[in-house]
Formats: sequence, C-alpha cells, structure tokens
Amino acid sequence: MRIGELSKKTGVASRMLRYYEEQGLISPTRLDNGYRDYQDYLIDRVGKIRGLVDSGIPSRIIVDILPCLDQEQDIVVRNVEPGLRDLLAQERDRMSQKIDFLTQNRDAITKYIAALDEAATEAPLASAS
DNA sequence: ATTCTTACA
DNA sequence: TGTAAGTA
Repeated sequence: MRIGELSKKTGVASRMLRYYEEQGLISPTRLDNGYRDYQDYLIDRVGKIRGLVDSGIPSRIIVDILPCLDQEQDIVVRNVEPGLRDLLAQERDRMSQKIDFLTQNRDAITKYIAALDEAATEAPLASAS
C-alpha cells in the first residue's frame, strides 16, 4: 500500500511516516514510479513506533528495540553489539525516571480536577464572575 | 487525485 | 508537524 493508505490505517500523518523512514524506523520499498510501498506488517509496526515515540523515547533507541517488538517472544540475540546492553539499561532507567515524573504530574492534575469539580458544585454559575 | 523532495515557519 | 512549490 502507498503512504496515504497507511496513514489512514495507522492515524499517523504521512509527513511523520516519511520522518520515521528518515530516522531508520521503517524501510518501505519503492514502486516503479518512486512512490513508497508499505508492507502490511508495517501497519502494526507503525503503531508500536508511535507508542514509543509518544512516550518520548529517542528514535535511536527505538531502532534497537524494534526487532524485539516484531517478534512474539523469541528475541534473536545474534546481534551482540558491544555497548547495546548498557545503552538499553541506561534507557530503561530513564524510562523509570520519566514514569515517576509523569505519575507525580498525573496525581497533581487529578487533585486539581477534583478541586475544579468541587468549585463547580459550590458555585455552579460563578464561572463568569 | 496522489505522492515525491526540499524547504520554511 | 503543517504547508507550499513544482513534478511525475
């Protein structure tokens, strides 16, 4: 399928699909007319990529994690790149740190929402005062 | 009508 | 990311 169809199926803007390609996250083939040709499995892959990207994970890390996502559980460990283990461990710690940060913000927002609801209950028409 | 690349906001 | 230009 071409970029427009993949965009509709994944909800990812075609602009970003081309960007993902630049980042080495996906490698669509080309049609004779130069149009990008995406395989069906990329629909699922793009969904996972979006999840990672939306979590704020740098694309350079996503590239290393992607092969783990494309398989069910049988992770192939042939690519024993030198510092990859440490790189991923370091990234995992950053994720934990980010999760803690987001958890705090979520709780703070939850309290704020509660305060807003309470205020609305006490003074229903005070929004324009 | 769609997509492509390049480039600017 | 969105959009514009000029193509294929």
